[in-house]
Amino acid sequence: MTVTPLYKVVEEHIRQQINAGELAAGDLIPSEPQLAEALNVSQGTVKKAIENLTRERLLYRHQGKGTYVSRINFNNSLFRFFSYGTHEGGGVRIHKETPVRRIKRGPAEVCRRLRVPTGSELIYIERVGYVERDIVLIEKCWLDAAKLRGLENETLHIPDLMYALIVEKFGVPVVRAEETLTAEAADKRTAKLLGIETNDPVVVLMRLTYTVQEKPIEYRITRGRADRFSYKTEIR
Amino acid sequence: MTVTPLYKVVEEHIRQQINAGELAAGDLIPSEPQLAEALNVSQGTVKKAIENLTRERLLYRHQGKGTYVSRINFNNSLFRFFSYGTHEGGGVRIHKETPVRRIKRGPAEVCRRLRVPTGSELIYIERVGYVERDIVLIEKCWLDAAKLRGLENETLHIPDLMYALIVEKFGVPVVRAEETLTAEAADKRTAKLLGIETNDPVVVLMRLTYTVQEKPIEYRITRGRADRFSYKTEIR
DNA sequence: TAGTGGTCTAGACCACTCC
DNA sequence: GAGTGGTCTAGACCACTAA
Repeated sequence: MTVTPLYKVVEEHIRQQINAGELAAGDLIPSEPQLAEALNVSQGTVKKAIENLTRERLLYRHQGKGTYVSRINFNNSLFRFFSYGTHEGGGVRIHKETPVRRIKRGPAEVCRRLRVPTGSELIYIERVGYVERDIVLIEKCWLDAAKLRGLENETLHIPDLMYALIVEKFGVPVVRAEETLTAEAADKRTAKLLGIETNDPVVVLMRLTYTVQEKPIEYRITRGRADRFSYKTEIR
Repeated sequence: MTVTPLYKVVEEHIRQQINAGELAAGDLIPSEPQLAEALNVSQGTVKKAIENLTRERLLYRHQGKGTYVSRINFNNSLFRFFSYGTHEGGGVRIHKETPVRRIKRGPAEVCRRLRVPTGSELIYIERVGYVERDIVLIEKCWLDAAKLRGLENETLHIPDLMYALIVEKFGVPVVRAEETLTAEAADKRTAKLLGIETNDPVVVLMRLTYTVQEKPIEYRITRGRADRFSYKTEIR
């Protein structure tokens, strides 16, 4: 491919505006004719670019209204697959509480992942997740204190979906996240919290959350009862 | 949506030809102009339909050659994420051996999943997966004996990717598969085979493989060492 | 009613493959 | 050179939304 197709140029244009923060989640982007004129391409080319970004779920469209920048959708989290009893894959609401919250120096590994200097002070939060009355998961979150100063404050209520708070209260856009799933044997403390035996299997979910310009703002490790987890996919 | 868009009609047309077996994996489908004329729509509409199916990976295209029906791609299996040491997510070749192979009545649960009468005779296979010299997983496969009679024969070599054999030797097209991932504690026998301790965590992968017309042909349970497994995704 | 996206068409030109 | 898919354009008509 010696020459870049025009629709990719248009895609990049939109992508960069989002990544730079000029277009934020929920914003209305210019209409097809406007973009076509601004970038000096035909409307069909703009349509194709937007269609591609829509399939990537970076944008979404409403006929008669316009095209908007997507809010990140944590429904796609592997998280969702902590389910209850016989349910297969998600749909169950997990209620969360936040018993631990403080400023703490991050371990080297965490600082590295968050791309802050080793030994930096971070916000450390522990949360517990319930399905009805049962504890099904516990999570340890490390957050960039430079961007989220104040989140450590005990009087600030953290909703089940912490990202709502990060976006609305702190004005830090949450753009994407990476998740890695593994399993391990529960250590003593984890087992006790989850109400299982030491060495019973737990599912471990590591998440790195990014704001604009590829800056990580949160590193989180969730451990959940393996017997409450199942993840389903299709292969084609 | 009171009326179905034409491109969806075209999609359905192609989809049905594949599902009915008239178009098989690897086949060249008619060209855009041919389909356009046959279905009495414009070439652009055919293009859009094929583009959609291509994104679903049901078809793939080669400029200058044509459009082909995809072969199922087990590279998308969660399987791939049994990795070795520090590697993150796949790329490692797993070599398999087949120590157990016989005809056996299926348990009720298995027969139900394969949609055959309870107590039917099935082909039962046990396989062991190695990365280099280490055993990382073991799997139990139940196959529909009506379609795959002969696979139980000890003299027939089963390659690492069993589906190649099923398609080429038995002429049974493999269309898609569903996988469900969980974790559990290893029982005594599993632990011994995997070289871990009893109750160490294992990752469990259940797979249901389908041929044409939504007929399941294989039910498989793979158990692997949890410390050799990690699965990564992105959320947007 | 004006503006938006959704569908559909027709046709031009290009790049790749095969003979 | 003939046939394939890939890109790009221009324009028609429709359905939905908001004022």
